[in-house]
Amino acid sequence: METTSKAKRPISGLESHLGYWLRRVSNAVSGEFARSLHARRTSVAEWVLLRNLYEREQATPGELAEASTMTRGAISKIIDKLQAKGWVRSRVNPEDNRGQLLSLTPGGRRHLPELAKIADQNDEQLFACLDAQERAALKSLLSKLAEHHQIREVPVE
Amino acid sequence: METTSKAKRPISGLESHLGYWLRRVSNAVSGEFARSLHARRTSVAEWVLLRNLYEREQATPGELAEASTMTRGAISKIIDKLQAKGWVRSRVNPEDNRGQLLSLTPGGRRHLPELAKIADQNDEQLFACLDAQERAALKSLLSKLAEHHQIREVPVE
DNA sequence: CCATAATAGTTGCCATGGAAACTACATCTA
DNA sequence: TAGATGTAGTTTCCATGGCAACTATTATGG
Repeated sequence: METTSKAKRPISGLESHLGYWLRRVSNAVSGEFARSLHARRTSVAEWVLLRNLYEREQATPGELAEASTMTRGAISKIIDKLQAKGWVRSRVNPEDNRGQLLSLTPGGRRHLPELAKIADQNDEQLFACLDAQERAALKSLLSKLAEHHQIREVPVE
Repeated sequence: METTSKAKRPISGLESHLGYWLRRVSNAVSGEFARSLHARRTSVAEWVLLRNLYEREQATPGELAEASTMTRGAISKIIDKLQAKGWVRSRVNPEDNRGQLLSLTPGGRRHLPELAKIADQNDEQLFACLDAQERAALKSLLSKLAEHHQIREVPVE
């Protein structure tokens, strides 16, 4: 009987919020992952884009922004870095000179397995304390949330 | 049979990583929360510190850093802002002139319920698509992870 | 006691990423 | 077809937060 009584405990515990736990754990996990990738001079965001490009074979910055929940501005900067590394190539869309078509270079493609291995190992290590069933449950819950939040582009009052 | 065969699919799907989902959902949730708090000129980090101070009645910056998984530098800056708003007061620890004792001002204390309400509403809204059981499961999984990662301050190679 | 080490907090520098202004091109309409 | 509108990306500015250097104080030990 200490959940949400109005008069007596108007301030609910910080730890009662799921968002708090989510943020906390996510920060720790992403931080750890970032540290691992850092040895290969790669950021988490770069990895996400590389991985997306590998899957799609070809993509526009806009599509990547859409897929990775980042702004176009951010994507633009990350693509710059990936091009500087020679991992990604960009050519103007022949059918629309405004747009670009991005793709992995052979060099970029060669690096993927190594990075993928780091990603796998890291995910494995970070979630090692959960058994298979727990992991499945977690993934399912997160997917559900992700799906929901994709749809609602909440204007908030 | 497409989980982790070595030779043929060395690149596992981005979405197969729990860390990916975690990061994605957490970003969305924290972002949404930040947007809500913004109307009261408050950041998520500030809210977390305020909430901690409310709970502890008195705390040092170091303790807050410990409790919130942020560095002392970051805490220092956030405390500055909270002091500028007149929500937090700091006095030198009489038993150790290096240290500070932080506490809420009456004004800061008065603001808490309003912010708490925003936090509650937001958490409620963001996790509305999960039923009670799902929320409990999510919280339990996240706590488990948080606990685990508190312990291991992994040096990583 | 003084010198050295440890501890608490602050600050400067840096990288990241969002928001919005801006450029360039395309499309639509009058 | 010129002008308005829309769209793709880029860039500038800003806030955040980590890291590491720095200051101030306290503890240690020779």
